[in-house]
Amino acid sequence: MTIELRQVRYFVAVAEQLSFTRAARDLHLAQQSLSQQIGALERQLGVRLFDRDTRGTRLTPAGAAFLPSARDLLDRAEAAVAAVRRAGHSHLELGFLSSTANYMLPAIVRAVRARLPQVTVTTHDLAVADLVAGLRDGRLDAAFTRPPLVADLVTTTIADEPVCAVLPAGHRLAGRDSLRLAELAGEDWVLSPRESWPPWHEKYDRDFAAAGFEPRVVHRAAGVPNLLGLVAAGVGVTRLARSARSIRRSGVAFVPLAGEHAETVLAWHPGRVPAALREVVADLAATVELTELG
Amino acid sequence: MTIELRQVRYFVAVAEQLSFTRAARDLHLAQQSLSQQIGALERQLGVRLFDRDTRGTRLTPAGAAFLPSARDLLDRAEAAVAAVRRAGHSHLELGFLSSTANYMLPAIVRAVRARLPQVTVTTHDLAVADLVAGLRDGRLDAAFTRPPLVADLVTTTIADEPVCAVLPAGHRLAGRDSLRLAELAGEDWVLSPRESWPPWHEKYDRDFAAAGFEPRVVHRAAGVPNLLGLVAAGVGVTRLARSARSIRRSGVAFVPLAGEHAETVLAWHPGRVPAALREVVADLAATVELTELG
DNA sequence: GATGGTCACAGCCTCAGACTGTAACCGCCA
DNA sequence: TGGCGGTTACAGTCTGAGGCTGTGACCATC
Repeated sequence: MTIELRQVRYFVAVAEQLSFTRAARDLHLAQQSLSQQIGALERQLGVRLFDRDTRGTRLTPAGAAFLPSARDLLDRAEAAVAAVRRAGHSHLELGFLSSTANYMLPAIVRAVRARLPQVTVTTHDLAVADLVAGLRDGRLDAAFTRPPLVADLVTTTIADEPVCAVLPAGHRLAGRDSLRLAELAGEDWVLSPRESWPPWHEKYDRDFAAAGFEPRVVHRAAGVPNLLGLVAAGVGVTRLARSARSIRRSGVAFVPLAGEHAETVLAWHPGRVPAALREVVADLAATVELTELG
Repeated sequence: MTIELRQVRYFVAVAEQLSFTRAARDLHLAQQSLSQQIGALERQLGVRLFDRDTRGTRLTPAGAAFLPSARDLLDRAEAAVAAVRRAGHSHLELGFLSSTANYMLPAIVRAVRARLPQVTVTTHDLAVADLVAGLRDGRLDAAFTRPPLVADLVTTTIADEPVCAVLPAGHRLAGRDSLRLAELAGEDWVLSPRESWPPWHEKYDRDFAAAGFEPRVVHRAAGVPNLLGLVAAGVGVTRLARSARSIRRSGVAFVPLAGEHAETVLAWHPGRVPAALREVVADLAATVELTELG
């Protein structure tokens, strides 16, 4: 039975700090746990690595001899992990929900190219059902989309933005700073087809029920551009994330709905974690308001 | 959080066998456990290392890229462990119970010098109480002695031999092939002082009680040579491990006591495991009947 | 269709790693 | 000399990971 890298990491931390207390702090674990772990390592090796007393901690000659090898092991392990991750992600297939692609895709691709220059990327502008299918069957490595999705995919929220009522320009409520959903109870509505992604429509049902009305849907159309066109033509109103205004600005007014917001998520299959991509996207999302691009 | 060497070992085993089933067998674990562990590693790395189906297992390009690094990590870890063990045991302080030193010490020292040439050894011929104290306070790395010792030291049995009644030459029972302890109920006895090592004497008490008598101790002397001298002088009988006959052969007769045996143990402090020495001694004990030396 | 082989999922159990609490010891200071 | 602050180690407890067994899904062969 050989040693584990966790033990090596603990040893190196103590060796560098010459203190169990300070090393434990650096390692984010209790001093007592670190003491136990080092003691176990010494028994396992049959070698005392540290001399210690109430005055402090010193490396033994054997401990001092071990330290360079220990550091080398940790460095090589880290390098090997980085290398295999690069090797594993020489290519990424990314799917974007059509309604997010217009503004988010360029920023994501630029960031990936900058941070992961060895990775090539293919992007796909897809409907949500196709994104889910692609993640499940492995054709996509990750997808940028909106929840709710399905239970067997993993998601992390990368942006959050207001949800807006989208009204025809000139609508009597178009000049309001914000609206409540219930104020649109008497309007004609245009929504996407229910079968395009039932989980979303189940959520819409709950939202409308909470607002106390069932929307009078006069037309259904797939895709945000089509919905915006219908609103501009005065066929009805709809409800979209604010970033959708980057798709069409003429003939429509976006008025925030109080208390409502929409998440954008990065989704992936639990068996294929795109670790490097997650990091890049998390960093980008932390520095740029993604929904304001476009 | 980086990977662990255990995971690397599992990966290398599967990569070499191109079979989870065969690799699990080599690793002495269940195929299902190995499958779970490799799956977890892949998720942790965010990289698929193997393609597998019901026909078999193949390395992915990323897995193939990882393999040399993985092997290198394992090799270096093993070398680092070996090196620190050598560094940690450049010198061994070994204690021998006086009654075992005469026959066992040379063989032990020869084996250590052969197998651990980089190790220097200092030997000490001591009474049991001094051996225990030396192990406890760190002056001794290991000791060869007899149980029972104390609960806070670790022991492993390295030899087992018959216990003999030691009778004056010419004693009416000296020609017997074996004796039962109870047959010596009427004899005068010579034993070591109780305070020399109480745990032994407590065991002696139990033994005599089981034999149904309390020995008539007419003289006490410390050390096996002194006891043998007293027996040879006809002062009384005693009981010793058979190997003691190498100390003195004239004037005394060793007759095995049926059903009684004595262990020789290697003892050490749990905080200072002499791993390499254990190995050497275990191998020696497996090939040589230590108690027959002398 | 039965059989044998592969790998993966599910449920369960044990124990290792982590926690908190506290003891023992030492140096410093009033 | 006692109190205080600092160190590391021991003890008891708890949770989750690693391993087990059982079995499913799939494929190739006969």
